[in-house]
Amino acid sequence: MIINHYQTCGECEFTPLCLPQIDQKMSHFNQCLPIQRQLVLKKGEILFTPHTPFQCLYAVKLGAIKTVQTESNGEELIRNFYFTGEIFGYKAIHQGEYRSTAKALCESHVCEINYREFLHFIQQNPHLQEHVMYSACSHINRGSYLHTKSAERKVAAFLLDLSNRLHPFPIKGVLYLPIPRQDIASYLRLTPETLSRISTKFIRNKIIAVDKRKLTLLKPELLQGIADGRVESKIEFR
Amino acid sequence: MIINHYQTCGECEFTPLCLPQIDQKMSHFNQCLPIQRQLVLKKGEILFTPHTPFQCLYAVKLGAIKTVQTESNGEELIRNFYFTGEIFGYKAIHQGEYRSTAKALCESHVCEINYREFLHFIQQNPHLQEHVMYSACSHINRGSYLHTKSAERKVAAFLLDLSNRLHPFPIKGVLYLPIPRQDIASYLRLTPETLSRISTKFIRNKIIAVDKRKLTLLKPELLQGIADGRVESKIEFR
DNA sequence: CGCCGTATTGAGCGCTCTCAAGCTAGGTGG
DNA sequence: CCACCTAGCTTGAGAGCGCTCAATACGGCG
Repeated sequence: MIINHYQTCGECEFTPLCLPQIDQKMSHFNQCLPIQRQLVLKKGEILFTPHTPFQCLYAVKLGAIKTVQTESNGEELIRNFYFTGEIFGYKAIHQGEYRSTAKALCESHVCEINYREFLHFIQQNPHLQEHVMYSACSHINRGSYLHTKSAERKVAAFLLDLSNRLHPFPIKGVLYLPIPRQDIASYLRLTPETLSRISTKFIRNKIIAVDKRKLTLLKPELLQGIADGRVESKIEFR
Repeated sequence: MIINHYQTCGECEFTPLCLPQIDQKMSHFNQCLPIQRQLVLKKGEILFTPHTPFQCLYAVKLGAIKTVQTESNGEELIRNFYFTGEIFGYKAIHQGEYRSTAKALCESHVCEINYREFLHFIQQNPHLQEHVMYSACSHINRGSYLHTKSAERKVAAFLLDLSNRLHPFPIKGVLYLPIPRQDIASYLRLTPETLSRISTKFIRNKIIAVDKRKLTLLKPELLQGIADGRVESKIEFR
């Protein structure tokens, strides 16, 4: 569903490009992004599919998007999650096409930014250009914790990653998971069973608390220690 | 060792920015990169260390560089390899500093490109700008095969990755490995023992041939099949 | 209440790690 | 020329972690 044309907002990584009044120091961002259109996706709706030629970057205005890639052996793997405020599609700049399927995890509002117009636009201001390079480079080595071997470290790192990226900012480490367990497991290259066992262990050790979709990080420092491999998650009682 | 100032060359990803005559279609790249200086590193010499403020991108003119990161638990992990023609340092644009140690795997020639000057330079030409975004985005999801669980798939994918990136282009799939086994193992998050066992298996199955540092890919298609998880590497005889 | 998809729990197996020993190549000194 | 040494690589046996497969529990919805 298309809401309108060329609307701008202040709700993504490019905010200073849209809302110069937010920060005096950002006052050089005095123009608005050439947003082609804003989309509203229902849960499960698809934004793009593999082998579609690259044309647009996308900004998540509100909601959560997952990208899924089907391996040549048929396996379906989650490649990435994108939450409110985040930009995605950079990888397709290099590849010339999208290689994954982008699907909404919940009702989501997404801005479609035409890359050609976008390039033209940012050329008008050196600071914009620098900002965009900065944003693009922030995607290098995203989720590098997936390289870790230990399932516990991966889960701990993922939870911390989530708490940093999920908006609105978690009050006392409280998050509402927009992602089903299966997708988290797939993203972390674990089985749902292993993920479940580790959550249970974290809960028993009072590191996190879980109530359906509501997740509370009770001891973020300890979680960081586990993620870094500095701390053993110890207790294995029942 | 500093060779000279503001020299340019045609031996990296930014080649068309330096050598417009290579391709008529690239004739808009009519200026030269503001290279601060060219360095020659002996084997084992260090280019930068963690916590150094970001200032420069680096282009490998010739040779091979590894980046090593010390985890907070003391473990030393290889983060990346960079070969002839490749650019590195993009990640530090976002982080504001280098987070790893860059070390030469063999005698290497490296161009140090001042990022401030570089930004200023590319602003003069929209096509350069696009090219640089393209280059930066090519680094997103580099080495995504590290996410794989199977050691065999990782090794197969790594060998193919190498054969695509090692210059001069391999004749009939022949490469000269500039990387010690231990570093390969660390990069792949495997032990040297596991890597060794898998190489042996590949050799027994006549998928590759190894003579010290000389590596021949005998069946690249099969290797691709293993990397993709489509093929079992079968035979386990002795 | 019954149904179905999602999540959890349990038992056994397999892959990769650990630790230890053996091997090879290259360098050194007698 | 050869014994010796060292570092890097390979090989072997046993242990542990995460996977597989199966059963059970939960939760939303008609």
